Amino acid sequence: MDWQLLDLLQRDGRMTFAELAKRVSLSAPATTERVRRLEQAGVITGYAAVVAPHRLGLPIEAIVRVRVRSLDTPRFRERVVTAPQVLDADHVTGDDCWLLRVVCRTMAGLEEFVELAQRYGDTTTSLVFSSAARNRPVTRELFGNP
Amino acid sequence: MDWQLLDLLQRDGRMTFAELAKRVSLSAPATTERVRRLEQAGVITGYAAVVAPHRLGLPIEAIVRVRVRSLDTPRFRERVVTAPQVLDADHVTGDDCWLLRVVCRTMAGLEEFVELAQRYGDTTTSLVFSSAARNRPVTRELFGNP
DNA sequence: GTTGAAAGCAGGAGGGT
DNA sequence: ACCCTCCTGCTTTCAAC
Repeated sequence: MDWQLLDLLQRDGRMTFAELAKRVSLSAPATTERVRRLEQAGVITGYAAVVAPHRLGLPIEAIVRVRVRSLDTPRFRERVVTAPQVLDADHVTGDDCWLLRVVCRTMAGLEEFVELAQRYGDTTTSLVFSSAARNRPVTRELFGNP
Repeated sequence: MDWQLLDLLQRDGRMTFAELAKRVSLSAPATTERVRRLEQAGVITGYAAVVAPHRLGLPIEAIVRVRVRSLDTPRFRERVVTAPQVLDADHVTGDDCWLLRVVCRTMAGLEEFVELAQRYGDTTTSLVFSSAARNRPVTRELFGNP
């Protein structure tokens, strides 16, 4: 039941509680209550409009892997991770300590960003051709397998 | 003005148009009209609830890079990219043709997934320690630099 | 772009299982 | 604990301007 709500809200975050209630065959107050519980439990952390950067004049998307020298990590977080180009920043295991997803208006802009990142470690940059999936909803199916 | 709306909606996708109107000092119908335009122009592609996988019993998040053999790409898209574990899938330039963000319930589950991906090419897997940024809003600031 | 009226929605109180 | 029905105040939407 909660999975159904999560699925609907991940696909359309602006669906009204009345509509949501219809879809799950519950009354509106009961539905509202369940969603509030999911929010307070930290399962739902927020709602967001999904934007297409390329429609906003940001045609370039890239993944920049950075092997940050550990002493430089605090400054890297301050000066690189917080740059507006950075949409996602993950600290990961392995040789490339950080993975950044960035968007840029021009190649020159990307170059400038990569040069900034280079100050804190070696980088490897991959341009994104296309995204076959983006922010796919988390579903109950994930519990079929181990 | 549209940037202001985009910013507000990316941070709180469920904000009412009435509230939105107050924030941008416009009437509600004018605000609704502007948002509809942004939607139809493809700038806003949807709205989504943001969910925390680790609160749903999916404590493991990983980035799997896959160097897919080109002849296997169609099958890779069908059988790997569409797996429910895959939240993001990007086709990129460089040696690692694909970057997948996956979530799993257990290490065994991740292992199983990586073995599936291995059938289509060599993989490199990084576990995510933490995410310093996730789906950060696209802002007007991006147009200060080139 | 604005206003104003009608329909629909959200959030609370109270009661039933 | 969970759900339902009613009621009041907002929100949305459509019209006219």
